[in-house]
Amino acid sequence: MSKATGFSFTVQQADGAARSGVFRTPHGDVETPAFMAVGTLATVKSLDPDDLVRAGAQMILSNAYHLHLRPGDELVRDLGGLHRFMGWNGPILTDSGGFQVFSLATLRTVDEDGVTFRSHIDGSPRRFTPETVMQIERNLGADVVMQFDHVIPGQSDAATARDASERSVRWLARCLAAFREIPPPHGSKQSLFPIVQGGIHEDLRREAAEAISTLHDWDGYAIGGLSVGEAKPEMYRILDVVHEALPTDRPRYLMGVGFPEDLVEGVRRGVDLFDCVAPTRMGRNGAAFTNDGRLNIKRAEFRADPRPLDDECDCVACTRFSRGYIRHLFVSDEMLGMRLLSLHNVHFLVALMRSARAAIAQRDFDVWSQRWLDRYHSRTDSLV
RNA sequence: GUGGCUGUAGCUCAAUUGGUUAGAGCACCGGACUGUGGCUCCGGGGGUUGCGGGUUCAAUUCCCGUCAGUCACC
Repeated sequence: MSKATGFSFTVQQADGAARSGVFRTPHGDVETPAFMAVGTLATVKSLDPDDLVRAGAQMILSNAYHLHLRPGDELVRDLGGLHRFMGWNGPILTDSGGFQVFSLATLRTVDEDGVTFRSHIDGSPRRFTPETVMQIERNLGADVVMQFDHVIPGQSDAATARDASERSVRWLARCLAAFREIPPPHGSKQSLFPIVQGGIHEDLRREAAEAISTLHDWDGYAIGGLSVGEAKPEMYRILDVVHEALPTDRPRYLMGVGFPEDLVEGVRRGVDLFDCVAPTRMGRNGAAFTNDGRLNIKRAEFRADPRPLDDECDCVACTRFSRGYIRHLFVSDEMLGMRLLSLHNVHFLVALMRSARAAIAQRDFDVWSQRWLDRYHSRTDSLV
């Protein structure tokens, strides 16, 4: 990989399909596999940058669609770019708005040239094309910028999936051209990542991976269109296929995933990077990840529980507060409750990936992951 | 003390001229949430209709008594 780009990836150890490595970016290195916390609106909800550092977060995510609508990508550019704007000096990745094509499906129309959204804030029409999205992401100034893609529901049939996947490849070519044409602000270096689509259809996934790989020698490859309604076995099956179809010497980023068990299953299938709103959204809604499964802190059984959320966790929430106290915060609708669970959950997923790296380094990933999954699921099963 | 009004789920209130198994919101108890709306959604437990009589095929509804709350006037 050319040093001039500012990006590189080195596989340090492989254990089956799982591997550990280092993803280098202009704003620092990321030890992989890694979990990236999501800060859609230039903030990982309820957490400040120091919290993220303490949680061990290496890289975070933000969103072009949302920041374009508010406060506006040009404002972010004028205030020094996303890193300075939100006070995070580590690596940042921006999603393109492609996911909003799926999540805000009732507010948009898709055509070959692009997508017209009705702003979820004020209803005004907002036009997104590969070219406008590249301009937005240049203005935001993240290290990694995602292509504009067409995301569809996970259970879509082959014809629908092919249509969206092939359009995403055409949009990728336009993104690449526009990305090359638009100079980055502040002399920063950015890398454009492509996204493999194709739904749950193996042939479409292979075709997409092939088309993308021949278009350019990318610094990394994203896998999109998963965890959007399809069953978990379908997602794992597609990961196996995509794993075979992508270059092994570049980071693979599984978008929007996920829950702890999905991270472990993903690493097993060669994924290096993950992102998900789960730790913070679950945290705001009262759920905590633990090594013994998910725990809903609002449950009455925790009312007088003096134990930490997870007695093996060394985050602030676990070293300092009881389940009973955190439950009280939730029942009383106190914001500290959401903050503590968000803190814990991000810490938990980051630590989980650290454990995975260690297991891979020991070439013990298979045993480690199976044992971890068994324990994680045992409590959940016993509750049913 | 006299007169009026009101007593229905933990709370605030519904329930056609007396008519199936007395409902809703909130609260409470569970669950869901995967490239973010803190939102939202889905289930569940809850009632001797203040109490005691009476009329009626049938009473939350009508009658009598009683208790409690509330307002007005002595």
